[in-house]
Amino acid sequence: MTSAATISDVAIMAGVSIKTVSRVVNREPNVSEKTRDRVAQAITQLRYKPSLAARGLAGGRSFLIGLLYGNASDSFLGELQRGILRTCRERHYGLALFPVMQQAPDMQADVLGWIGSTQPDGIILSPPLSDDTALVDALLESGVKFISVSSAGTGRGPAVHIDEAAAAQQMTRHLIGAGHRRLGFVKGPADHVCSCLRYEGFCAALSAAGIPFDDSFIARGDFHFSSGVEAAKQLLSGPNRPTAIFASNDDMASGVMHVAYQKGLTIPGDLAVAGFDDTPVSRQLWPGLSTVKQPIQLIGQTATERLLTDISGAKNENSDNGTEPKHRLAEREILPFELMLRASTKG
Amino acid sequence: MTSAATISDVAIMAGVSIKTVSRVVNREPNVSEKTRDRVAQAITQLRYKPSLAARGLAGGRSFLIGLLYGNASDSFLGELQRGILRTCRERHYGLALFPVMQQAPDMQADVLGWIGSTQPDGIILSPPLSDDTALVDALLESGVKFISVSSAGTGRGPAVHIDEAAAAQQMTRHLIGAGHRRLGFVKGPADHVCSCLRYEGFCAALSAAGIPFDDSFIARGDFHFSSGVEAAKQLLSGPNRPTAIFASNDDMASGVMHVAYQKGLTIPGDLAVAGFDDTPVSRQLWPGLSTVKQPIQLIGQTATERLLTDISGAKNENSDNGTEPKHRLAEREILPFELMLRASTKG
DNA sequence: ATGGTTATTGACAGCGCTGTCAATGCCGGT
DNA sequence: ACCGGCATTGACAGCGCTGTCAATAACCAT
Repeated sequence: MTSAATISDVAIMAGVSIKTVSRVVNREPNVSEKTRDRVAQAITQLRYKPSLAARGLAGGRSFLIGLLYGNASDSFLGELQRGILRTCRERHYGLALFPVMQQAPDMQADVLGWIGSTQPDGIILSPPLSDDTALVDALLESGVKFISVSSAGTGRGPAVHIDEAAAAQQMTRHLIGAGHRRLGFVKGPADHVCSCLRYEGFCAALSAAGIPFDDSFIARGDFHFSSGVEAAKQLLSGPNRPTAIFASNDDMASGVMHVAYQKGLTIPGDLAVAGFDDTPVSRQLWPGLSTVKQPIQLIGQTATERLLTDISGAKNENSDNGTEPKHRLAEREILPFELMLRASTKG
Repeated sequence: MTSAATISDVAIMAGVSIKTVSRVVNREPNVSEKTRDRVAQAITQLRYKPSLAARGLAGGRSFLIGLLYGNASDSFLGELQRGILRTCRERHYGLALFPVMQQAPDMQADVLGWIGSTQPDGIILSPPLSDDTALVDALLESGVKFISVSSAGTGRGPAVHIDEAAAAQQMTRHLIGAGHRRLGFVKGPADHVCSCLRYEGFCAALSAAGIPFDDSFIARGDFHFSSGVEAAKQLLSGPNRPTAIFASNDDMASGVMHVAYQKGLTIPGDLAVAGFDDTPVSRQLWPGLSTVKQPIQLIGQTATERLLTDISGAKNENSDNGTEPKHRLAEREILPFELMLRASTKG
């Protein structure tokens, strides 16, 4: 293996200056067809690949997007990464991961330190980090470009997400439409904005249908399977149990189903169960779990596109009149969700 | 937000040369206590973070590990990433992802191109890529350091994994021990080395127990849920159906359970089911799925450690006598697995 | 042909850091 | 006092690329 070709190798081979090669690589204008072809050919022959590090250092950009995430579920992160990477690949950007340990006291310093040394051109903030006001403020102040995905967040900074409340409301309406009047709900963790919104949607549907709100039908979970188990035990313990339970995510819903089976209840006969997220498990459970599908890949893709657009926008933002209003990202983009109705709610 | 501090800011503040700051940052020897302290203090005050790009360019290393993966399951990748990132963070390394599209014709060029521009200091190869002889050969030839995880691979290059065959054999023995004599098996895709090994383990246990091999009890899947469904339909169609089915992974096992329910079979009463991987779904299914747990995080951690050790080893490999044998990575490291026995196999 | 454009190209400085090597200071031994 | 030897430090030249700006070529209308 010979060491990789550098830009000057290409320049020599094509008989042009280094700068011209750079122009071709970066698709800059003002290079004649002939030269461009000659350079392109040299590039292919030498298998030249520009060094990200050098481009970054010289050009002041790293060609890296950073993904910050807390302890979200694997399937969520997997989908999100797929979406992000699709756009990244198109635009010749790389993705660097940074798992944030939210409980750590110096979490913010950690994050800012990582950003400082990695110098990603933009950051994608996945829930529940997007709900962390202090972190978002720190990012805002640091001047890094960022965007939140799948979370309405704290209202600061741009975001791409679905209308969680509407989705929850629609699913609840579906349950009500199936004849249920005693509806249980398993909330998510209080510090997730989305779990509040889902709860709001649930409540809105109840009141729209004129169903009185019953506090004993509400349990709190933390989005994990085991908390769904606990919640279900609580909800299904009394004599006057709900006939349907809507859990704020699929993992907790599967916990609910677990308990139902243990108690000998049939699904959906004795108990209808609905979840949220359309994780793979919702299809694999028996019976299939009705749930809300977020277009997570699309969210990731969209967020990345906006971020990259914003980045290259900022790059060419040096001269001209400063009079025209700064081209900030449109603050939020709402994507459509989809109800996945499966056997767990169909009598 | 003022622009980030550079090394020369620190040097000025501490009243030393740039090089000395560099020494402190890199923990090089031969810096007096006093100087070191003074520099350290300046670093903290200025919140100085060395730029990866610059370090990479100047030092010839990128401080980046690349993770190449095909279409593995989210939970597998999630766990793996967690393990890798744990070590990365300790060693101040970053992780860059590269999803390989295996079906693409120019896949190898893609990968090599990415490596060329990103210039990761090392590469982790996750299955099923580690089984791709052509790719592994290309990497070997390119001279990048790499290590395969969770796969015995093609025998070329270092790897960290469990003894898949032994694990499958042990699980099979467990089923036999529970009294089963008609054992079904759902194979994985043929091009995954691990699915072959799992199958071998299954066969080994059968013959060790003197159970005749019945070809009609063997079905082929592709590690996805739906293929488990198909396989189960096939295996459970005849009159003389197996009393236990061992699927080569959890997703297919959950497909098997799905079909069993559809046919009105009880688990484990009418049919015992076992899987492989201990994905979250194995706990969330009803009844809980017996499965084999690989210590995936540990595998990721271990692989990363070896890779980084190898990298820094190679860095100091310039002078000295070339007589002592090259310090190659010990080729493979076998980690222990664990049988997770749950209700799906317990009568 | 002449001046005025505009399209095309390259020389050069530097991005923030590390490796090399030379310079300095300090020690003990004679 | 003198020298070898080692610990400590800094000057300097790049790493591979991009931005700036000046130089040249090519073109147009007059």
